[in-house]
Amino acid sequence: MSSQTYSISDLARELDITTRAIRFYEEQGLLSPERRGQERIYSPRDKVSLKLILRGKRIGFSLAECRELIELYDPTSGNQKQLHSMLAKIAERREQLEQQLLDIEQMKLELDTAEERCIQALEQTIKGEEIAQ
Amino acid sequence: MSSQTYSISDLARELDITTRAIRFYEEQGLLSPERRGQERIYSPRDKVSLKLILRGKRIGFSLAECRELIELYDPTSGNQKQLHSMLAKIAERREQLEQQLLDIEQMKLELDTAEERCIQALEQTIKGEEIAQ
DNA sequence: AGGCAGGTTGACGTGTGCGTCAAGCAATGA
DNA sequence: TCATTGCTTGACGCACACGTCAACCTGCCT
Repeated sequence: MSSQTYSISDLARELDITTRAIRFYEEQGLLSPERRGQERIYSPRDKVSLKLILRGKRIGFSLAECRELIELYDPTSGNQKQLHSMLAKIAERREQLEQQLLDIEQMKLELDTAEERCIQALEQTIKGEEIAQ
Repeated sequence: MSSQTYSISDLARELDITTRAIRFYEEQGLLSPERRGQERIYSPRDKVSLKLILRGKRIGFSLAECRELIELYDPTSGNQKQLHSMLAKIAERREQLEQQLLDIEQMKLELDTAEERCIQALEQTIKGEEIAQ
């Protein structure tokens, strides 16, 4: 049961992104796949990182922020100072996520009122057309 | 009780953005403040729109998406077709927000495990130092 | 009259996140 | 042997979201 590997286009297909994007993420230090000669060979771990990137992007994280997340997720045993700064970054991210939750709740409320008004406007339109007949 | 108004720098200070950004949002059609001569005069409504923009940005919306939200929020009585497309857009946004909620929950879980590993690594470090003493 | 604070319109610059060629290597099948 | 498929590295281009001048107007204070 040798650990599974993927080609760049495997991942591109599966995650619905372009190979260009994947290479760009590597350029930016978010990935560092193995090589077989020139070819990039991706591990399941790389795939997890890619999914993390995509999730991050969906909620508006920059690639730099995604890279930090990946580094946090890494079992990179750093020194004590680094570990403390990692914990601080984790706390920061958590706060950001909480703010985003609030923002999303607020947005949902606004969509509710927008929808109501939309429906009311539609009812008015229909009434107008009935009268016009 | 005349309705309150704001200068561009009033809003910039209060919302902690630059005047340049505010003008840019206007350029992109997200705002259309009154004028007194050359000067822009902002209404409470404009301020609401600005807050909506900032909320949108925090959860990764593009300015174009924010503009759509503002338009949805507007009591712009359109024709029936427009109203239906507005309802469709609202439904779309809601789906997107739900996805983002899932993404955020997942991120929080990942931060949890990252934190755990971080703490464990710290404990190891401390133990090592105790032995070294 | 002079000067400053605050506003205005360009216009160009910048960082991010890729898209889009171009040119080339490497294995594979007809 | 030749062509196709899939991968590679540049290198340039581009849209977005502003930052950063420059030059100018305008009201108000002294």
